[in-house]
Amino acid sequence: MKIATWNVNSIKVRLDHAKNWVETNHPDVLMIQELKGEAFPSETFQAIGYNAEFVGQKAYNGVAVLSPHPINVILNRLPGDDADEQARYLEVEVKGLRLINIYLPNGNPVDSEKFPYKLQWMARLKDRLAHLRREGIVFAVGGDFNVIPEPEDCHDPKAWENDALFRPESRAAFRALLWLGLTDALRVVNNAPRQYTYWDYQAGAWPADKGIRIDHFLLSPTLTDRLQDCVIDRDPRALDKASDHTPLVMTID
DNA sequence: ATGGCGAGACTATCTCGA
Repeated sequence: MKIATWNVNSIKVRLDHAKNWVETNHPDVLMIQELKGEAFPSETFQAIGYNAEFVGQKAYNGVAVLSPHPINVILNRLPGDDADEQARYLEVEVKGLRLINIYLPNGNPVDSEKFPYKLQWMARLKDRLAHLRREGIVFAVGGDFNVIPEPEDCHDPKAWENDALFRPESRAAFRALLWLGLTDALRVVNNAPRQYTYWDYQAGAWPADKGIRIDHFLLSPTLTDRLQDCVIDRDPRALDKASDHTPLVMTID
């Protein structure tokens, strides 16, 4: 079973890229983040044999799940704050497997209300995942975590040291997810440096390979045992009008 | 050494992202 995650930075602008990637790679599931609109072009994916579920909002955020298999929606918002209207969470079941697609808040600037919102969101995520662990549910959570877990996940840790993506509080909250018994899938199979999933549009970051690793899959224990492979597909980042993120792809037996 | 982007929205400069 091939499962992928990709922050497309506007599904409207990246529709051809996403459709072509699905047709080329035939994932069993694609988790998409940053739709940036209320609507989702389900017909385009229906035409190539994929079902779609999504949560959208005007201009910002938005997450979708695509699959050629039936998609059973379990939750379309992260529990723990009824006042939170941001479209960042979609929990589904596909082929009996629980899959959670997240677009975790960026959190910058750190002296604004956005940083505590990020940390509260991460605490709510931890509560939800702890609940799933207690229930014995086998799951993967994937998406744009907006967290650089370790210095080696970043081309220049010094340049990022006061950024919400790399602040000690953000990294500690990420480790708290791991302490639920979850595993960072990419690092099971690949400990090499420079395994980035995002490169800024500015300053020639892509040609210079000045990236960061912020898109992740975290797996519950029995799913980790079933992990066959996990790779970053850099090809879409090189396209014209590319997203600033590129897909992360894992294979489960 | 420095500056360097892109998308969406109350179409013209804003906010937001990372």
